[in-house]
Amino acid sequence: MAYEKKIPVDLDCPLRLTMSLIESKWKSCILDELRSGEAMRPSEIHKCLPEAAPRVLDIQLKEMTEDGLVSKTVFPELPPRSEYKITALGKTLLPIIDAMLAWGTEHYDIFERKYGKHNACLAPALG
Amino acid sequence: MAYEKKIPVDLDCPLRLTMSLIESKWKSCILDELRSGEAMRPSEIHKCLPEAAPRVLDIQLKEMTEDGLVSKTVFPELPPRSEYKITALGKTLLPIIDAMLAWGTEHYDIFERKYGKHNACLAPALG
DNA sequence: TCATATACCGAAAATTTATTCGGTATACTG
DNA sequence: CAGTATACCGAATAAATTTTCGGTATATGA
Repeated sequence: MAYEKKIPVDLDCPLRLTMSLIESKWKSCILDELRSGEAMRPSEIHKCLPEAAPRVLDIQLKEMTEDGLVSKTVFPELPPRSEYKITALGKTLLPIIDAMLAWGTEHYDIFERKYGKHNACLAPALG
Repeated sequence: MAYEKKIPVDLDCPLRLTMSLIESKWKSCILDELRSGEAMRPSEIHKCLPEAAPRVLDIQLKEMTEDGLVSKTVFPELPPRSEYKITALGKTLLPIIDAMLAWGTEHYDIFERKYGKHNACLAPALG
């Protein structure tokens, strides 16, 4: 199956549950984009995350809708229009997203130095 | 390559950076196991996470060591002995692990009801 | 001697996830 | 009429991750 997970979320333990809801490549970024509570159309989200293939956003938005993290409104118009909004449940994840964003910002340079492109040839030599 | 990532971490944005350090299936659990600061041997870690294949723990501990989240001590003994400890850097991730653990605990029943095995046949019918 | 335990590694298989491509439908514009 | 834009879907491919299996080496104990 290319468009649907076999096991929706991981119920093995609470930590894995939370991780499984947001660990797919773009889900945390989508939550970050929707954080204000404003509704966004798929094409808008894609403009904010241009590196993500539209199909992936489709799939991940669908999963997040099923998981209750975002809500979807489809307008019966043509050409089609739909909107996604973060839900109350989704908002409860924002402190975690915030913490990860802050952590990444604070420690970015460590990893940039270690793995960044312009240091790629030096890193192994320097250990 | 079955034992090494092509791109060690994701430097696209701080949020993705943090996620990429912990999103592999068992990394967050490993950090949780090592949280006390006590050193643990690989076999001990495996006993605490029996569902993880030892080979995966190998690989993920190696990556986490390279990323600086844990440190490794190898004792020149036979049979071989080694120990892993969470580093100062790794400890700075614990508030995030804590938050995810707390979130998962708080919202576990929602997802258990929605996706849990004993409800698997009811879920689709009830929408 | 033979099985056990330890930590680790390589290769292959299985699984999951991401990406690309082509197609649906329809209103609007030139 | 032809082209554009919208949202979405299915299928095929690519890529990444996880799992399984077998092997290294050596001390210990039966």
